[in-house]
Amino acid sequence: MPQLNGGGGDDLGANDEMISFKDEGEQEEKISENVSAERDLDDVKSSLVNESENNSSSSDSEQTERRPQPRPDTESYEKAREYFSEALRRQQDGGFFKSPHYPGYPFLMIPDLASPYLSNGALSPSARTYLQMKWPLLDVPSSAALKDSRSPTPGHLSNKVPVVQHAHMHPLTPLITYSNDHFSPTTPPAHLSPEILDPKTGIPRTPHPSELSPYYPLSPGAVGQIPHPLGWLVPQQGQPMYSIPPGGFRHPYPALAMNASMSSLVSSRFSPHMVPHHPHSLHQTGIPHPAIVSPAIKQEPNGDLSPTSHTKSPGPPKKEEDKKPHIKKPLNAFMLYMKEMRAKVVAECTLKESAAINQILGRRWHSLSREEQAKYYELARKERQLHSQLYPGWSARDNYGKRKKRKRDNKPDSTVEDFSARNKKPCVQYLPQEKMIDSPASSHGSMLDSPATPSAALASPAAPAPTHSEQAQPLSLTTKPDRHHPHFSLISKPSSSSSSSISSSSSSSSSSASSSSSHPAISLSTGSPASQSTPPLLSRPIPFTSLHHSLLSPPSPFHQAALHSHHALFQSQPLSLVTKSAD
DNA sequence: AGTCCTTTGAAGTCC
DNA sequence: GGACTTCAAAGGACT
Repeated sequence: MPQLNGGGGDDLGANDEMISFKDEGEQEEKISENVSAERDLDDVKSSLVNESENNSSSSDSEQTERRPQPRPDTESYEKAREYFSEALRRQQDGGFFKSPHYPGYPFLMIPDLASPYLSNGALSPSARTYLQMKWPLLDVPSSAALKDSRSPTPGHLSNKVPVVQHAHMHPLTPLITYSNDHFSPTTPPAHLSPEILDPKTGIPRTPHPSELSPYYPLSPGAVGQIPHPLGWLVPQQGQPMYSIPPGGFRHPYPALAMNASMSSLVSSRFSPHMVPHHPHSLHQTGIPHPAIVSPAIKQEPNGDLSPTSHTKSPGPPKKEEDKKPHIKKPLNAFMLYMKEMRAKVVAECTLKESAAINQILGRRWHSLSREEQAKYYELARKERQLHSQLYPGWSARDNYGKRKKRKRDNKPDSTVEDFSARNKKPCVQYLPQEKMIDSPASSHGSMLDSPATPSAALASPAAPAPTHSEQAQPLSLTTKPDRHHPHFSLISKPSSSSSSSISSSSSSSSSSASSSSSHPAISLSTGSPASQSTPPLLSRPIPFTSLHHSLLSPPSPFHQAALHSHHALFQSQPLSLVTKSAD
């Protein structure tokens, strides 16, 4: 039986990734920054445990084995390789539009990372410096040795293959730990001062005018830290550019000469299919300029796009059937967060199933402090802003129906079967105690780590207006009661006595947030009238929907043992809720 | 191959 | 204006 003691870093399994980095001072620091990551180890452990319930022999040792630890001397080098190859991939992948989600991307902080290699294939001085700084013990090759064999060669870059999405097992995962520093207005890397000149073009990579770059200017002062995506718009080669999409969207920045690469870049994020591809545009170093992105876009599942696919058939452009390119919605704060953290979660546990991971992320999201969330809200806001500038005429409605209509017809009648059917899936037992156990602070009824200033946090410019009803009440509980989890409506009918307080919506949702409950989403069946009198501490609801699997599935003895071992605190948890049998 | 699952949030529609 | 719906990402699971 796997070790489940919640006692800190006792368990390896989930943590082996981290452990592997402990050799590298900085990584350790970064990692430790991410409190939630560590917290969720419990989760992960639970996941692993759960998964290993039927295969208890696996787990920790297996995990460790699964990830051979590079020898210390080569590890740094390997990471460096990964680092740059990832940088390159990101760039070609339109990384600069995606990367806002990765504020800490080291490669974004390298002045000339646009091409870490010189034309002769050697590392550029600053890249070299950076590497040496980052990994002092690393013998940074001055030659092209660092070039990752796996790094995209022009051939690769040609977008044949939609640039892989590196979301999972992001090589930099340990490096891109979300950190306040990345947003810290006070610590803009010196080398990224606004006056930075592009080493090659001599053109200043100016931070964007704020009106143009609502994007990731982030906080004031942090501007330079993350190059505005449109930074690449600065005419670097005198190319014109941003082709107007077939869809006829107006050029948002008429004044700017957007080079094709940028357009690709832009399109890669927002509308991969809108911009003509320039397959041959490679960076002078032979490395594709970040902006010269292959349109290699991730194919949409519905495949309704890619009229301009350059992938294979340079030939006849598909008929311009889709007059209207598919422009995706800008990501909201949570999506941005997910994007950033998914890889991490995946790395931490063996889970691959997105649905499960999303559950974890959903709860992590709620466990974020308001400040942390605010950062994502801010990013999201900027993303929306940029999106609207890029595609002024675009409306979310345009995408309606682009995706196969989902069947949300699960009306109450089919709920039971539905649920039981779904229950068949081995679902990770995300213990409800997740956050509270991990964070004592939240054990007081708030799921937010943010110790204080709820109101202040609400004031966060980025955060949605506190006027949300969710401010007072978990909105999600009320607005999507049974869309996804119709079963809740069954068990949560106002009178749900035994299972009690998991009630959907309004009635007890407030109690779920009540301070009387250790877990916001799990209100103890105390009947807690207090919940009604006590203003919810949460501005954001914990979707108890996320708990349904764990709560409704009968806990195995093993599971319960795990729970008990986790924290004494949890003993006060409504295990009874968990006992709701799905059968 | 297509859809579902699962999450939150934004934006749309409908009444 | 509230309730509801759709979509954004992700990838395994399912049909």
